[in-house]
Amino acid sequence: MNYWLVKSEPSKYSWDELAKDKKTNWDGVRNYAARIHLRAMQINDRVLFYHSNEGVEIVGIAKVVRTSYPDTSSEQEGWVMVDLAAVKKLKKPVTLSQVKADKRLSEMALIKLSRLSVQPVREEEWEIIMSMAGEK
DNA sequence: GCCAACGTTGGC
DNA sequence: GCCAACGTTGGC
Repeated sequence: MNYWLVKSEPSKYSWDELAKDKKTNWDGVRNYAARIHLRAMQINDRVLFYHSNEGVEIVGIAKVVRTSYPDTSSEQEGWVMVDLAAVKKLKKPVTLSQVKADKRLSEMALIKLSRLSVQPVREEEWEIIMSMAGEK
C-alpha cells in the first residue's frame, strides 16, 4: 500500500464536504508531476487530506476507491482523475508548522515541493503524522 | 534549446 | 494583499 497527500482549498472543496459526500472524483489536476502520482495510485492507498490557504493543516484520511481514468472536466486529452473516499477525520489536525518543526519530516514534499498538489508520502512519514494526530 | 516574461499556487 | 517559488509560454 502506498501513501499520498492531496491538497484542497477548503473554500473550494473541504474535508467536511468529502465526509458528507462519502466519495468524490479528484478532478482538475493540471500539473504533470501531480499527474504522475495520480496514475500511480492503487485501490485502498491511503491519502492525507490537506487544507491549503485556510487552516493549512492535514485534516483527514481518505482512500483511493478508483484508479486513474480520464478527467471529464478537461477539454484536453490526457488529464486524469481518481476517486477518493473519506476514511476518517483526524483526532487532531496536523498543522504545517508542526510538520515543519519536526526534523524527521523535513524531506516531505509538502515542505520541499510546496506547490505540488498531489504528492507521495513515505511510510515513516505517515506513521509520524498518525502519531501527531493522536491516531496511534 | 535557452531564457525572459508571465501566470498560478500557497504561506504568511 | 504581498511575495517567493515554480511551471508554462513564446521569442529568438
